[in-house]
Amino acid sequence: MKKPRSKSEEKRQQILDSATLLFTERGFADTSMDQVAKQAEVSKQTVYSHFGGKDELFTAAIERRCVASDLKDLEVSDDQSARTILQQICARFVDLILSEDVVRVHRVCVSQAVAYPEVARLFYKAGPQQTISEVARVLEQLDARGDLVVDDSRYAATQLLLMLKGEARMRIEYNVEEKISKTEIESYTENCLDMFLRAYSSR
Amino acid sequence: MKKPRSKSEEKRQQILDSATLLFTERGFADTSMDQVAKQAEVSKQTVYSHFGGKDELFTAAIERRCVASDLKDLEVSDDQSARTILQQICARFVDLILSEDVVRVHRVCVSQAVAYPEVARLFYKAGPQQTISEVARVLEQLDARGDLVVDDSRYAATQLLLMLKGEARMRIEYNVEEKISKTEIESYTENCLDMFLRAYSSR
DNA sequence: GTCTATATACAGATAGAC
DNA sequence: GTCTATCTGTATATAGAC
Repeated sequence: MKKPRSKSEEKRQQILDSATLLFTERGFADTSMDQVAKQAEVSKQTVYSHFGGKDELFTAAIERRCVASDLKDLEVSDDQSARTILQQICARFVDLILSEDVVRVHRVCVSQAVAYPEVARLFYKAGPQQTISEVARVLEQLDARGDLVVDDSRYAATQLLLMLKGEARMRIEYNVEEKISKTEIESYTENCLDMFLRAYSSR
Repeated sequence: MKKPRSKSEEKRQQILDSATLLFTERGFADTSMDQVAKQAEVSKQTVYSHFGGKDELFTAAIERRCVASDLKDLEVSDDQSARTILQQICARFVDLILSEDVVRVHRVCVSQAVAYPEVARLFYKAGPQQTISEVARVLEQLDARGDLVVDDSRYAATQLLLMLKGEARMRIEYNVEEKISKTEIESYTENCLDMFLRAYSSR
């Protein structure tokens, strides 16, 4: 079982890849074991011998996507202004949450939150919660540097990140046809950061 | 078909009530027509004769819940400060979005956003979009009154409302066991409003 | 381990009596 | 209109050959 570069391990990966794709694209109930087997170019029995059943396959497939986002190890370099640093964070975060991929994982986790609480919780901890902690740490450093006045860094981070979702993210989540344009998104993002800096630049 | 206070109309309502309950509680796929019929104390055939099939029943059941929230017709009375007015709005909004009921409808709409875009869009327009417009109108009045300086009222309303969701709402959505306490929620809400007022009180 | 073929259950939807 | 009984497809899961 321990990384046998065998055919078996290869098929296991194929199955996992296919399952992740299908579950996130079509949802849990609308994905059948037959479809997974076909997509992985493997027989159904092989799927069952690798994973015990649909439940375990689903858990394994989604857990892989519950890894910490690329918004990690944020550095606060001394030669950059608070605005510049936060601008970069905002841009990266907005990119992240507007990606179809991330929305799909979010969607399937939320929709199965009652049936598979472990999966949804995993996503929450690896995603939103982790990101809030990271940004909070940055805000603390900017506070220590005297650029900002932040009493509760966790509150402030939560506020900034949630704001940034904007109507754009909601429309993707609800699959609304009329999407927000790229320039509009940039305008809103900038507006959020301005607003945030006004609120926390001093007292 | 027009409001026949008949047995038929009564059963129709029972079916609709049962469907709404089951679809929002267990999701679309995990709700069967048999369950709906049983819950409504009606035969399955009756369900099919009233609504054509599962699709139509789902649409009808969820559309009923896509009505404008109680956050409507917000009044700006002259003898109340901007803070007081917004405090009331914030409290009502937080109550709304933290209710299990609202989260359940949100969840099923998001999870079926690809299969039933009309339903998800309906929820979006009646819920989030409507609320943003309402709050934006209030902010414009407060701007006109000179209490706030708001350039883009829609942006500002979106920011305020999204912020208020906080970790509390996320934890309900993802069904995370460790919920945020009531006092913590109030503390965060107050913090949001303070922050919002600092950002928009003047330039 | 991997395949084809099959068992079993239950879903959505319909037929026909009353 | 409403019911009981049924059709038909397809899902998860398993049996048994190679």
